[in-house]
Amino acid sequence: MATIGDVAREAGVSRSTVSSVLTGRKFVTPETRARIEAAIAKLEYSVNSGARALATSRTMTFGVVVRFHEAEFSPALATYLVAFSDAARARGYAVMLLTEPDGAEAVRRVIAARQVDGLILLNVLDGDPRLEPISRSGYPAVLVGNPEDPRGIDAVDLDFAAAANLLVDHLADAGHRDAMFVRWPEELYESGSTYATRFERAALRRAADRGLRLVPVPVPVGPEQVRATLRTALQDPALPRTLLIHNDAAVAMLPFVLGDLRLEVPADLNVVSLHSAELARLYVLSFSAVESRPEAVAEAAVEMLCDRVAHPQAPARKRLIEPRLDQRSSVQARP
Amino acid sequence: MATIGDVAREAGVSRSTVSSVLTGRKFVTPETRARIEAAIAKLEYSVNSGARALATSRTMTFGVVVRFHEAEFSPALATYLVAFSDAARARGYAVMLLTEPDGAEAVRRVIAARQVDGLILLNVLDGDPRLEPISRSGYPAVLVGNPEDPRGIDAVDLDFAAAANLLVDHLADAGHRDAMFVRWPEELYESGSTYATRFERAALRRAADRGLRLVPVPVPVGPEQVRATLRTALQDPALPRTLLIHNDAAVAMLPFVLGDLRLEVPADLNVVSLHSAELARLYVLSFSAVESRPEAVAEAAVEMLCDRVAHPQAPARKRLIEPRLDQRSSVQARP
DNA sequence: CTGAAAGCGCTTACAG
DNA sequence: CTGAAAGCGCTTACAG
Repeated sequence: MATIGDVAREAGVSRSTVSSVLTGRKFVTPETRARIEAAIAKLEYSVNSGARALATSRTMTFGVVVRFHEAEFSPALATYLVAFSDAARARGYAVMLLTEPDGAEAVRRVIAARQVDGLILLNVLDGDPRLEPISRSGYPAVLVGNPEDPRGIDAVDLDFAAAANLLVDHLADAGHRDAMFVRWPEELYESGSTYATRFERAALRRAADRGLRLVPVPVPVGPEQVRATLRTALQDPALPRTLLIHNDAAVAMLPFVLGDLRLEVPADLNVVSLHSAELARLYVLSFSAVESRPEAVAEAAVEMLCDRVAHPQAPARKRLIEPRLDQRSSVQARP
Repeated sequence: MATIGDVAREAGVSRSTVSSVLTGRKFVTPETRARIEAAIAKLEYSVNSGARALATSRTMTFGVVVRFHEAEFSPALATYLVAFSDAARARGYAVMLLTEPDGAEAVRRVIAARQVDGLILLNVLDGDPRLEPISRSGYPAVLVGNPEDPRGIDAVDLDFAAAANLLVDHLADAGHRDAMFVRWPEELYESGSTYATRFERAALRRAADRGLRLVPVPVPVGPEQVRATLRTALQDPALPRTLLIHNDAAVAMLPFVLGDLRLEVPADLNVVSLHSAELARLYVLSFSAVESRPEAVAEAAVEMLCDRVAHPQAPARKRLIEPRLDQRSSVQARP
């Protein structure tokens, strides 16, 4: 591989001058610049990213810290990861995947080794242990999630409260007076999951305001359990025939159960839900829904992280991505 | 941040000696080693990975080059990515995500910038343009896929031919004489997809050997199309009541269609399929199946890549991961 | 067994 | 506008 020295020799200039055209931080006369560019092309030279990183103390890499919760649903994860990578590349950054089960340890490790310029934390919980090493070191980071106490760290998330309001309003506007609230497994709320909790709170409050009675239906983990729970609920004559769903596993399983019970939407059952776009893309989910907009979240996170790298002392920010209602006539008007 | 110089000063030794204990490549007396380790702990020192990379010409990072085909199904992608990251970490490597649409360009870029020590190419096609820059540069790489001409590059994949044989045998052993072969969209075969083609060839050959008549049912892209195609096929009295499926989208949609048509497995319909474990985990898929074993593939790929980095001149290898049949009584014996 | 020196490939003040 | 020099934080022959 050619080095900057080879290019300098080929072009008959010093290494500093080559560096100047490489970084673009100094003026170089068009003639010498042309000679240097010719040499670069001839030698197929490309900056050694490690050497540049050492000289500039910038790795041009962001770490994405993945976190799983077995109650959650993973098809959307790939969409997020690709979206982060794409958004980062557009700004000159690469993305490193951090998947170890102990996320706090992963954070400590990459910060200590200076492996990345900043971190994106997926799926942040209230009391998330990954925040400690970040706030202690003051390392640039963005949380995807909306914890009560972000510990002075930037955060971005879908506005789950607004999403809940949209869905509740959609039902109330159509004249519905009650609905099942198909929820995540209880342990997800207890784990400090911020999106589950925020959606729930807003939904309950808005429903109270709008005179919509919500009957909670918690759905346990696991396909068989999801199916059984939905089936039981849909067969219960005491429960409303309208569903407000915040649980991707339940959304994905619902059509199976509809088939089991010979129910049609919206004739027999009205449904609205909040789910990942990935689900909508893969299945015939003709429910009015709020999608979770992974690309918009990723783009915002990367933008905030770049800002943070540029301005380490700026005050922490929180950004909420506006959800949009995607109407698909799964709700009928009630008199 | 502390540097190796700080540690040396604190321990009262030279930087070389600190480096010796860091790399573990030289003997250091237990006493000095202890002093150095104490200094490291006290200063919370950690090797700067960029500096080490520059000195050793090893980034300890692998690049994973993702490729999408719209006819394919992505829920399994996240499983693969996490599996690669976990397998790499176990061997001291980090994983960088390479997602740009032009994969060949991504490969060229990271090779030229020396950003990674090796590359893992996902979803390799026959005639895949990403192979060219790799075979030209001789960069360490492993293909996930099994192209006709791997261009001297190591490759690993599930043994799709063996998977086809398992499934055909499973039907033939149960006395079935004919089956629908629910396939990927035609454009996937034409695109050079190696797994689709290898499964198809083996299935056809084995079926001929075993006296099983296979009626091909190509399934187009898109949830609505998948559903409509399956529904039409299952309603056609001329078609067999036995399904051999190699198409994740069709597997995922099948229960919806069974519901539509009031069909039960195995009473009305017998089914075997090859699909990703992720699908099986998320849905109630009680079909006898061969799973695609992402973890085993990832582990093998990382192992091969580490070997390649250690022995750049060794002859190229190809590894096929043995599939396993997971029986779930979706097939009834025929007399 | 330990240390002084050179080098990895860049960038960046600082002179000129 | 261009170049010589120092430095980023390590590792690795090579002496001693």
